[in-house]
Amino acid sequence: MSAFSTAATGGRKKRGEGHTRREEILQAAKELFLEQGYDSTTIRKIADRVGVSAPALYLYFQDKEQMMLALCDQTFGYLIESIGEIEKSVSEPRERIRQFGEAYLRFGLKHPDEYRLIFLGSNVPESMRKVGHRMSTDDPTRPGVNGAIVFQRLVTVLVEAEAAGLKLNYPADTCAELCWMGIHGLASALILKPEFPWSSRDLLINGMLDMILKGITRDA
Amino acid sequence: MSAFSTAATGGRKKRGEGHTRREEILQAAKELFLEQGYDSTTIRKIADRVGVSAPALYLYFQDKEQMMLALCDQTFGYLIESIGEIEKSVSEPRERIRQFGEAYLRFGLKHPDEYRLIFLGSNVPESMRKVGHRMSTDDPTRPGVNGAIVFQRLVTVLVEAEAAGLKLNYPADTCAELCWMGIHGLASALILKPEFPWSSRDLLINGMLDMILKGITRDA
DNA sequence: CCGTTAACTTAACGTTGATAAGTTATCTGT
DNA sequence: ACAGATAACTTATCAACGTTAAGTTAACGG
Repeated sequence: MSAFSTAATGGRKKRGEGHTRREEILQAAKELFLEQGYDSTTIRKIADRVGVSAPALYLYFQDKEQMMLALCDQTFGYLIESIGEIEKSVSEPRERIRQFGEAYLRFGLKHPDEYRLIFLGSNVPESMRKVGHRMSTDDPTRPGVNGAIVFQRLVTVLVEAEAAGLKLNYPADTCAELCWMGIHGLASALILKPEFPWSSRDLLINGMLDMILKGITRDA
Repeated sequence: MSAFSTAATGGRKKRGEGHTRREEILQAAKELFLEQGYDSTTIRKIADRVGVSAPALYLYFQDKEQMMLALCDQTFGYLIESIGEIEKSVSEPRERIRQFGEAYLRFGLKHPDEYRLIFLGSNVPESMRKVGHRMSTDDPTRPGVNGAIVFQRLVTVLVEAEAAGLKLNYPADTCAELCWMGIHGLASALILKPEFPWSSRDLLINGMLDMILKGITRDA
């Protein structure tokens, strides 16, 4: 038997240690999703890498989608973190908007699979389509909400920017929508069509952020 | 036998009439893709609706993906038509860009299911993401090129605008990319999350087009 | 040391996209 | 008119997929 799985951890878990297996599954799933994408990552491949049988995964996750959702929440948690830092360290309104957008973009481009699943209606027929809506009414512990929180933060940033004296060309809500749409359009284009000979990423990112700031703000 | 398929056309085709069966398959596939999405539309469902066996589809298409690609070309064709009219009737550079964008947006919002199906390649396999690339080197009759043509037209509009004296902030290619990304971001947001309480469509459309024009052009 | 049960496994189901191999019907050449 | 040739199509089948059912093993509490 020379076939060792990358993350195989040996034998059966002891009685209270099921949660460590759950994390091993998440880790293997994350690696495979990033290596091969969602569709090509099969339950059996994940199970092989962990070193268990395929049905064992269903002891810890309802289905394949829940594994991806758990990973998304985990990953988007990092985005929320880094956005939080910007909100604390950058006070100038325009710079805050710009850095918010840049953080969002760099993040989305760094985690294309998670981005696709949360913000594009990717593989999940029904449940993910609602992410981004019903933010206040839904169970906040439910997997998937971290994606929605990000948009809410953008609205907050713009409302605060306006309160700090920045002149917006439209209501803050509308500006947030336009801002998000521009950023999201850039992210989704690069993610959905990675082989297209796009201009340099930095040029596009800076261009888009300039465009957005010129579009939604005006001089005092 | 009371089970009639919607588009079943009776018996076997005569000798030279294979292409009509091909079009029946495309029609059925389009209906099903729009009704149920790409993944839920199985080869067997398409075959049932046409009234043939599943393997018969492989006489006319290499695989499921090629059916999708053929439909993409068909729909892109309608967009290209309406864009062509603008290029002939509007000469002022800024107005041409604006109307191009508006035509693209109105088209997308008027055919949301098709737009989702075609432009948000999310439920479409990996090779769909190559649509629009290798434009000059590949066989122009190959399915998928119509997608490239739409974008190419935008580049042309911008190149001509620049030649007509309009000052661009970036190379025409880059401007076209930024322009398309903003427009596509708006379209995909409204289509993908229709329940979200977006600002009014006209406000967003005008706001986005203003944003784009401010972003990629400057005064002479 | 025994029973409960967490942590697994093996076997299998129903579907999927796709292929191989055979069949039927239409056209062509003589 | 009839004998290939072959376009058009079918039946049978494949391997892979997500998922479930049912059985097995091992660790802990009493």
